[in-house]
Amino acid sequence: MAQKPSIPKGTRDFSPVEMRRRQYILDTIRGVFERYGYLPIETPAMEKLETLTGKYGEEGDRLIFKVLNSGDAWDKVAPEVKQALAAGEEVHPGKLGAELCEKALRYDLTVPFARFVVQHQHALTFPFKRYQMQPVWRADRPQKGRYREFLQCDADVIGSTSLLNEVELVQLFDDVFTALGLAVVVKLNDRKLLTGIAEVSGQPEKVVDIVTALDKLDKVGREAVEQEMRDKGVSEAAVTGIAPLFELHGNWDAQRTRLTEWLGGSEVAQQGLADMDFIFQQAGQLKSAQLEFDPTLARGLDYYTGAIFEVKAAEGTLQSSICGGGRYDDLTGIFGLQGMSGVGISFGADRIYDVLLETGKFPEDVATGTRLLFVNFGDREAAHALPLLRQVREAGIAAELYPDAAKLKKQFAYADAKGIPYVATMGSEEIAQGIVSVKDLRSGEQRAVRTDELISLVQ
RNA sequence: GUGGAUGUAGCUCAGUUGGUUAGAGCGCCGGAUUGUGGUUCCGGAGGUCGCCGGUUCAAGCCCGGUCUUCCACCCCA
Repeated sequence: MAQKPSIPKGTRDFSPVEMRRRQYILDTIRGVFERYGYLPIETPAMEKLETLTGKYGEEGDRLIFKVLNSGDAWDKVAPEVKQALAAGEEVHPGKLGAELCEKALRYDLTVPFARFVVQHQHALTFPFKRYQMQPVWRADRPQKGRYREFLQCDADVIGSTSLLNEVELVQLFDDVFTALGLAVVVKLNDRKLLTGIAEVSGQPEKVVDIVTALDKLDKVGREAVEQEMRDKGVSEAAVTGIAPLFELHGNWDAQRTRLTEWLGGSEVAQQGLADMDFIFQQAGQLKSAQLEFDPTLARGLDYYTGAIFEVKAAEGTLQSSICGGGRYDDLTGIFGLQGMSGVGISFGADRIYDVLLETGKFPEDVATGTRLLFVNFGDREAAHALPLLRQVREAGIAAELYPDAAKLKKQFAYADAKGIPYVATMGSEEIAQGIVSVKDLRSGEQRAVRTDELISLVQ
C-alpha cells in the first residue's frame, strides 16, 4: 500500500476554481502592465547560485533554495573542504552550499532581471520597461499569507532616473487595485530620507539599526522602538534626535514642512524630500488607492537606494504587504554594467488572492467555465448534437457534450455541480421536430427552440 | 533559524478518569422518479484515529521522535 501522496511544505495545488480566480488577478495586472507600455519577459526558474547570493542581505541568503548538483555532488567538492570536514573542522554552511550546489531557485524577479539586462543589453532599447509574472521560492517557514512557492508580478523600468517613472508606478498600483475593487494604502518613503535622518541624529553609521527599529513602529509602539535602538548601540542623543519623527502627522504638505525644518542640515534628506514632493504632486488625484508618506517604511535594505513602495490592503485581516518595490541605482553594477538606475514594483499575487477571497471581491462568474451542456442520449442522438455543438463553439460559447449516455439525472447533476447555466436536450422527439429543449438551470425554466435559435438564446 | 499550538471519514468537527464492533452534519453512491439538476423521503459505501516507536492486560486518548498546517518572533509578496 502506497503512502498518502503529498507535496513539499509551503507549496500548493490549485483547483480549477482557484486557477480561474488566479487568472482573473493575473489578467487584470497584465492588462494594466501592457497599457503602461511594459513588455513581458521570462527567466529560468533556476539561476546560478552566485547570481543570487549576497543580493538579499544575510537573512535572504539563508532563504535561498539551493539545487544539489546532479551526479555525485560530493565528487566536485574541493579537496581542502573535504579535508577540513574529515578533520572535524567546521565549514561555513554557505561555503559548503556553494561547493555542493551551483544552481538555486530564484528568490525574486528583480535580481534575475538585472542579470537579464546586463546579459542582453545589446538587444535592448533603453529605458527598458519589462513585466514578468513567475513563481519565486523562499525557504521561509510557512504561515498565513506566506508560502515557499509564490507568484510575483513585477514591472520595472531600467535606464532612466526620471521620477516620472515613480509617478507612473503609483498610478499603476492605483489602476490595478481599482480594477480589482480592493481598497489599498500605497505607502511611500525614500531611502535618502532614512539616510538623512541617521545623519541628523549624529550616527550615520547606524542607519540600518535605526531603520529596522523604526520599521516596527506601528507594530510595537514608540517605546519599544526606542528601546531596540538603544539595545543596538544607538546613542541616547541620537534616539532623542529622532524624536521629531514620532510627532509627524497630517497630510504630506504638513509633514513636508516639518521635515524640511528638521532635516535642513542634510543634503541627502533635502534631495529625498524634493523627490517625495515631486511624486506626491505629479501623481495627482488617485482613483481609489490612498497614497501615504510613511517615514518608518524601510523594506529590505539590500539594493534599494531611492523611493520605496509598499502596498497594504485597507480591508481584510491580512496585515502584511501585498506589494513592494523601489528604486535601485546600481543593481546591474554587480554584473558589470554601471550607471543603470532602475525602479520597479512587485505584486504578490497569492496574498492579493487571499485578501480578495476573504473580502468576497471575486466576480461571481469568474469560476464559470462551460455555458451550455448537451445531454447525451446515445450514439444516434449524439451524432445529431455534434454539428450543433460545433456551431455553438464557433460562436464563441463554451459548450460540451456529455461523453456518456448516462442517466439524465446524472447528466443534469453534472451540469449543476459545474455551474453550467444551460442544458440542451436533444432526444428522439426533438430531433424529429428539428428543435432542441433548453433548460436554464438557474431559473428552472425550460423551452423548446429551433436549432438555429439556440445560440442567441444562450449567448 | 527560535518559541508555541494542531492533525479523527472527501470536508467541518464530536469522542468521558486509557476499557467491547470510533460517531454526527455536510458531501458521495444507489433508489423513490427507465427524458430533467438544485428541494423532500429511503437505503448504502467510506476511517491501519498524520507517520514511527514506547508505556500498559488494554492507547484515538499517556510519553518520545518525525512530518503537516497554523500562531508569535525574524524577515518578507
